[in-house]
Amino acid sequence: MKIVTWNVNSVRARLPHVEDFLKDHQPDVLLLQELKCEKYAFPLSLEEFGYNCAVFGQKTYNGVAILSKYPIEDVQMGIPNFEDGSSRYIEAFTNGVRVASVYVPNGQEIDSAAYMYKLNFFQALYNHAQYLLTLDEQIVIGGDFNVAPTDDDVYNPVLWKNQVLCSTREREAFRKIVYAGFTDAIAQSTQGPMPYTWWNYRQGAFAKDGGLRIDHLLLSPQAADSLNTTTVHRYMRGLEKASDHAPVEVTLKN
DNA sequence: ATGGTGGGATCCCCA
Repeated sequence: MKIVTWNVNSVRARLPHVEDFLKDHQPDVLLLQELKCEKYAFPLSLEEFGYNCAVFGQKTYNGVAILSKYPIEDVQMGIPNFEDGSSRYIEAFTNGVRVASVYVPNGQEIDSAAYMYKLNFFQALYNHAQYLLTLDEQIVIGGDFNVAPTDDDVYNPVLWKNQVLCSTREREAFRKIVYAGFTDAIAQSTQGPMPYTWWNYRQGAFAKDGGLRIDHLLLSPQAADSLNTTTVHRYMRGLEKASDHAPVEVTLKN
């Protein structure tokens, strides 16, 4: 089973790339973030590619979706017990796996209100992740976590030291979910240098491979037992009119 | 310290 997470930075602006990706790679499940549109504006032409779509959108900002070749059941929008005016979390059960698409707040600047919101969001995600583990299911939480877990996930750790995406409290918040029992699929299956998943639009960051690994796929123990391969589709970042994030893939044996 | 690139909105915000 092939599951991919991708921050598309506007699903309408990226529609040709999303369609090409579905055609070329045939994922069973595609987890999208940053739709930047309401549900009514979501391009349901994607259903013509053979995908069921569960959409949690909003105007202009955020927005997450789950696309699956299989029936989508038990849809949950928003993190339970967390008041959030933004559409940043959707979860559902499909083809024997519970999947979630999450768009963690960016945080803007250390100690800003946005940063506190990010930490609160992480706490809520951690609480829910602990609940999910009690289900004893194959679970894959994929998304843009807006955290580079270690300096190995950053092209220039000195430049990024204590900057948002790399600060200690964010890294602790991410690591807490891992220590609760989720496996970072890319880290687990990578020997040697870590692949980056996001490259800033500015200053030709992609051309000089100035990236960070901030998009992740977290696996419950039952999913981790089935971990087969992972891939970062970095060529997508090099296309004309690319998202600033590359699609990140995991395949499970079954 | 400034401003740089892109998307979507609106006369600027967020990343």
